[in-house]
Amino acid sequence: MESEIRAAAPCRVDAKSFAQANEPGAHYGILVAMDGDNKICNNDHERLAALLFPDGEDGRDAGDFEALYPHRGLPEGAAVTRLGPSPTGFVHLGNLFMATVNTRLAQQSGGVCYLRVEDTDRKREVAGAVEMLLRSLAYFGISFGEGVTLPGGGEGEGGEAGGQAVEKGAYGPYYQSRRREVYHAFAKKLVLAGKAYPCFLTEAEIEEIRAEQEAGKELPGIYGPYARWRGAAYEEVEGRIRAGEPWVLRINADLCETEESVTDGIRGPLTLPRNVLDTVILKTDGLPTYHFAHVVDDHLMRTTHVIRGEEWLPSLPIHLMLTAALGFAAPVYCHTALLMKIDGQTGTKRKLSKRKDPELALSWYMAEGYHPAALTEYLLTVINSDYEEWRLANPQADSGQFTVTTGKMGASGILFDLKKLEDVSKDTLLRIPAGALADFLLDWAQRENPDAHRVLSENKITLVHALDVGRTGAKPRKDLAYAKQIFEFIGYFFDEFFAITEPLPDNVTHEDAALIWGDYLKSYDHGDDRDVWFSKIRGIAEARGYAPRPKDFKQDPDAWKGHVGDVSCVIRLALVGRKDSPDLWEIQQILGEARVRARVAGAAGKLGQGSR
RNA sequence: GGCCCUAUGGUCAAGCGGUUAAGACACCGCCCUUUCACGGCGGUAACCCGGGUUCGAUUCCCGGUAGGGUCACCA
Repeated sequence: MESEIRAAAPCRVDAKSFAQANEPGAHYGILVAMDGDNKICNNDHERLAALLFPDGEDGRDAGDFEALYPHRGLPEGAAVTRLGPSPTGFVHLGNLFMATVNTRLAQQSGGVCYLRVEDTDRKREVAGAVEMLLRSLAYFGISFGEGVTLPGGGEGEGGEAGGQAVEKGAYGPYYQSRRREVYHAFAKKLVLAGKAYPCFLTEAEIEEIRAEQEAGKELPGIYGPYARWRGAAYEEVEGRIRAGEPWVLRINADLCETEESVTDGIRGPLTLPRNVLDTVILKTDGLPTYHFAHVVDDHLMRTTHVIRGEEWLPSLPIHLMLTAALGFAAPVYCHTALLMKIDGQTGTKRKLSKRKDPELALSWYMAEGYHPAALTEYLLTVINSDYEEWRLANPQADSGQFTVTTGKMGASGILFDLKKLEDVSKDTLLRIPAGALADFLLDWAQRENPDAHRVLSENKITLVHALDVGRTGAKPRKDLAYAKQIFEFIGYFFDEFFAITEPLPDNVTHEDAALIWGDYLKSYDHGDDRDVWFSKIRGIAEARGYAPRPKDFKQDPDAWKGHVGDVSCVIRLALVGRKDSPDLWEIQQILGEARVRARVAGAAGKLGQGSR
């Protein structure tokens, strides 16, 4: 596929259109607009531009900024991507998904992925949100070589606890709120070209227009006849501005060209509807809307691939229109499928994506204690359809060695599957040595469960052994999925968390249980190997009327009270407090002789204590 | 409602004009087995509908339907 990222050519400004657009005299003597009776010559455009954007201290224009941000000297095929979060404080799976795709594609191709904070909406801004996002992503091993980053390079996991984000790179500022004059320079260019105009429509007026349109079943919005400030007389505009009236800058859609089709890096050829709306590009506060900021920034920061969610598809025509109006070459657009979930309360069983679904928040996974590598692993399986195949062929490889491609990305919505995540997680944790897993668990406990952290850190050796029970060998157990679950799973290794929570088997009386524990204590030798140890249990079973082998019991059920499994169960209950557990012998070796004896001796007293 | 995107088992998905329509997760059996896991074997389950094009459509085209997205001075 030609739009495949690895083969794509780097972003380049079309030299000809750039030169034309920047030629000072280019617009002289041309009749630019012919909107009904309004005929405005470019002399008015210049007066208007000067009125709207009086030169600031340095008076830099679009050409100056083009020169300020030179083309990156990257090799052919290197992708420049970016993540453009708005700092609203909620970090979700979708952010991780986007960050993973963007950083992978850049790194693999020898390019760069930078982080640009899209904070043009002052109302929604949340203090500390940028740092929170950066720290969350860092937790999952994602950092940015350029843009807004955590101090200290951002590479190391965890990151500095309270460090304020800093900017790094030659294409800044990387906060859109600090790029006001950049946007104004390019907005001015559009005004000079007669393609953008100030609009004084009030909220009430717009509402009125909308009502009228709805009544007439017309397309809502500011366009054509409803765009009342298109081509307004200069004097009228000047008067309003001198009077301090608020205004926004709109693109004049009727005077702009746009593409009818485009090739998406993921979806292939797309047919585009023509944009007819005079979309706002500068708000009353002088800051740009997303549409304008995106087009200007991704051009100036020399972005080659704009990878974003499918929700942006409807605004692509506007972006392409602005791109063409500014004389830029468009980057390759890649619109990914959206992550979805099944809505619990309302429309059950239907897909939908939400911003506030708790299990979509990254913090939820951190609290549950999913290992970063597990989440990455899962994400990769949904990002690229050939990932699982690769994993099968490379069971031990680091997921970082896999090459992400846009061609293998799906175009339809992805329903998040927690079960699948757990399965993937179990396999992923198998690749992590017990020591490292113990450290991970300790980190988690420190954040989420102080009691557990105290006990675990005091018994770290036991912890490491506990995590490794049955994990070695050809057919390792896959019990461990996430920290919260792991802690519950191995809690019995620690006296503080040990309790007998299940009852005796139905066919074993309390008297028999006491006898079995007594026998066990008498015969127990901590030095016995597994076979000797178990043959002793068979002996106890037989002596107390339980078949030493299950098949003996099956052959003649009436001759026995039960079989050796029941006896094991009674012993297991004493040692781990429940009927199910990994290999008891191994557990005993970790517990140590003293603890084994103590638990068996105290079992009778604890029985039923923790049960329902 | 307009516009756009999407459409293979419950979920993620291979497939790219001719296949007994892969695989993974989940689910159900059986085997292994002192329990639970692991592992092995087997099973249930899918091409949204209708027209075309073609010798032949899951695959290409058109229409419908369904789901999703989007219609702001939010991104």
